[in-house]
Amino acid sequence: MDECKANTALDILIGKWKPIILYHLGRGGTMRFSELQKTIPEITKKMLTSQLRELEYHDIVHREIYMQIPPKVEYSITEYGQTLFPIISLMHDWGEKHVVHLEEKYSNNDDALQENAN
Amino acid sequence: MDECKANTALDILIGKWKPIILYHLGRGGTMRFSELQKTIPEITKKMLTSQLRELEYHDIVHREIYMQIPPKVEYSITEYGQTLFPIISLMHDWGEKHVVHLEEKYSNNDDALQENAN
DNA sequence: CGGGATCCACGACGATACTG
DNA sequence: CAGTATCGTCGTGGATCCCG
Repeated sequence: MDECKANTALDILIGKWKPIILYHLGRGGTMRFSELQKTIPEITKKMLTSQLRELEYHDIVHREIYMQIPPKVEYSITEYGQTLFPIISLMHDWGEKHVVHLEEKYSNNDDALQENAN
Repeated sequence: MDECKANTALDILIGKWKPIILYHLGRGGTMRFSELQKTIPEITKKMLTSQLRELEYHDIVHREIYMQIPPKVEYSITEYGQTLFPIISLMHDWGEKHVVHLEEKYSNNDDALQENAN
């Protein structure tokens, strides 16, 4: 169990919207709650809130509250959160290659058999 | 959504037991079903089967069936599956460091404040 | 030995309405 | 604007028993 700390990182990344949120925060720098909502239209407020709270709990994102009316809250990636990006980047690259892999696998499998025959 | 292919890799890794299974298969090379069960005692047959099937479906592990009584089935990581290991390894390393990060965060936060004062 | 079939608990996810 | 509260759905994970 604890021989495999990969789960620790996995736990933090797991969540339907977390990678996308991190992706946009990584590009946009600091973003307001409503900005994130506009950028990811399909997400509900509840989900956006909960996912952000989890990321905040793990010290991946920072939540800056401006006490004013109307309220203003800004989210940004913490310095510590930056250390996750190499992983996300690797996963992203692998994901792209995986799509190609699937195409090769299901398009012309007879070709593959030919190669294996050698 | 499809701007973020990290989900593709994530989907394949997600599953309560997949990282542990991959970890052991990565070390043990080829392992029988019962070997995996012994190595991961808390897992049920159903879970071990389903998680292995998913990994097999994604071409991460290979399933070799020996037609005999009693049955014998061996699992191993495919060549393609090997390409996932850099990611898992990164996640593992990050996970270990994260534990330290948490300790620093919750053990002596006054020390942290001292440092920030400089 | 290596599963499959069934049933069930629980937590993630989501729709909707309300609020300081 | 940036949430919270409530309720409902659905899928993952798990316990248990059966099978070739």
